[in-house]
Amino acid sequence: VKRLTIKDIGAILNVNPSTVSRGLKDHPDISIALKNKIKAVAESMHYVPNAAAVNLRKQSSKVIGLIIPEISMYFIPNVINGINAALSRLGFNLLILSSNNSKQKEAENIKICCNHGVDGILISLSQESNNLDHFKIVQDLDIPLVIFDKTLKNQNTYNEVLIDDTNAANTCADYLVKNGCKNILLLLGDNRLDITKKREQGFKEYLISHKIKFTINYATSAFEAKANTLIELGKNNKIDGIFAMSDEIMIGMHAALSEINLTSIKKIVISDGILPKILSPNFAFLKHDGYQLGTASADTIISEINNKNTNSLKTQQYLLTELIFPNNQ
Amino acid sequence: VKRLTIKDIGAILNVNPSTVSRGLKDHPDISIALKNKIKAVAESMHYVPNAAAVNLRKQSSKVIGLIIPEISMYFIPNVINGINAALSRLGFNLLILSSNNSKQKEAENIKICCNHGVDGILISLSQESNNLDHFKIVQDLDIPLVIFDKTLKNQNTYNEVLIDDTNAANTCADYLVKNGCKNILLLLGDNRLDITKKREQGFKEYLISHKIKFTINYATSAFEAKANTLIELGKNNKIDGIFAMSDEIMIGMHAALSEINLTSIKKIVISDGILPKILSPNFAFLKHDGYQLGTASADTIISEINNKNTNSLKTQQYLLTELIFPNNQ
DNA sequence: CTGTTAGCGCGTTCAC
DNA sequence: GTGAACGCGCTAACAG
Repeated sequence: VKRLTIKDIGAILNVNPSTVSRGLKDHPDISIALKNKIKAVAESMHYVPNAAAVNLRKQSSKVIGLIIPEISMYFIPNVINGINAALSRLGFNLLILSSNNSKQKEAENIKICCNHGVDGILISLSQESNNLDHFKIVQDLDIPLVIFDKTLKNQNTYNEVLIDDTNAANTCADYLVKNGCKNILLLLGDNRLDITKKREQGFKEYLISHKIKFTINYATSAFEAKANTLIELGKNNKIDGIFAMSDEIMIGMHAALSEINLTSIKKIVISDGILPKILSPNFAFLKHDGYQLGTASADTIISEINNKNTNSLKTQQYLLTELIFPNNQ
Repeated sequence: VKRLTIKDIGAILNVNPSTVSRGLKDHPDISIALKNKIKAVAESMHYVPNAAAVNLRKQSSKVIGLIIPEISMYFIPNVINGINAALSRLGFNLLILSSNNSKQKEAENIKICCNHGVDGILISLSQESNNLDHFKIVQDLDIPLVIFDKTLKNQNTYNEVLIDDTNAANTCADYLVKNGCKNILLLLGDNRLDITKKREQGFKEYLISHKIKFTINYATSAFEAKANTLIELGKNNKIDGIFAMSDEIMIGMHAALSEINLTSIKKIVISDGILPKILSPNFAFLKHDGYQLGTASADTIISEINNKNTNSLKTQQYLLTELIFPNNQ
């Protein structure tokens, strides 16, 4: 089975391949009659242009590489949906690669993107990526790249789309304290992650300046977060407020609280809100909208692609977050 | 900024482009000395082969199109991870497209895959896809295609990888009844979905033949499932067992039960097990392993790609499921 | 061991 | 209006 080419269509209609090409593209020079004939044949015989040939010619693949630390159920699906929504309108599609939080894999993924001739790269850094040395190839090839969500302090080589983690955590602390909490449990994620450090810092800053007692606990999975919550609550029965820094941590905390049937504690979580809304109407959350992060990141990479020549200044784009109060408040 | 080509490298070293090509590919004909020189230049100047040109030449893109009904947090991330694990070993990558459960979008996605010159397509059908008319182009172009998870009854044009939903639900019913349940609540998903019908049928079949009372309830979201659970339990306080057909439904049910602090009811859910294990150790679940579904589907498409000429018989591959008992049993 | 040539399928410039 | 020719970058067959 051989695929139909414009040459074949040309042979059928006794016209030159280039005429077929123009006919299919509605070139004004071609007569309407011939155009219709060409289109009819192409349609009926299921002609589909050879992507590789078109890309080669146009030097563009209409594909964006998306590199993420892991394909998890938390947050990522929303981000992808947001990216897709913004990109598909413009005819771009996604090559999705996971670095599994390995810097080496991330470097490989970057190479894969380059090899595939993507028009741009969207990347959220792996936890191991303490520098951007492995990005050099992207610069050499002059491929537009945007870092989103998980990034590196003080890099100014690439555009960024993110939330202000420190400030978000600060807001969460403010919420609990304003609601009378005097003894707060901080349930944080993997303490090697930059995002964990920032959220911890923002939260602690507020508590310290307001002289509020707190306990810090780290967990690397929902399962661990559940176990740790039970342990911490067992150790200290004065705890009256909990901060969960992510959906993953929150789901563990929720399981723990629901197991011991404890509802009196104030809770706040940084989340896109889907899980908190379902699991309990009593969660307050700081909405960190993955979908919006996706669309904003996509928009940024697109405008970079369109202004590839003009070497504009790189910027940090901080998304707004919003405090959502629980139903009972 | 122009990308380096083998022609450029050839010019630098005063050799023919084809020599460079062979040198980079470790062709035995090229002298080691020259090979090293070529590789050194390529490395130092960050040469990366033009994918479009290679694809055009080789008539292969090393890309698999993945079309799914929606990018949700349930199940899909595992499937993608499984597919990736199997594919990346072989140098294949994924173009991921969501049909948003629309048949028209699914048809568009199929076209996008064809346009991008994917080497194969993995697809889980949208709920609207009541026939496969829109797959015609795939056959015309002779692109390998495998349907996984969500499929159509009695199609035998494409290979399939799936679980036996009817039987899985049957096993769940057996579990609850053997554990003494006399009054069972079936929490099902969207009743327009084939998967819902099959699981309902399998479950009901068993209950009817064992003369057990039951109530059926449909929900199209976790949120709805939660509300409905509360309603059904309010209407009938004899309910002693609940079947949730998916993670999404289960999370709603769990929220409901935890809100009214009801732990006595037996529960079973069809799930990959991650959420049940976290949310409550008292869930039994029929393990439907997304990761395994992914690897099996990927393996199938790969072998189809490799045996493209031999028009082998199409098969249904049913994955094994496993009943996992709760901790307290 | 290395160079020459041709062609993958398409789009574009130039000619008629 | 349409055809002819060229080149995008790479590889494989054929020479030598």
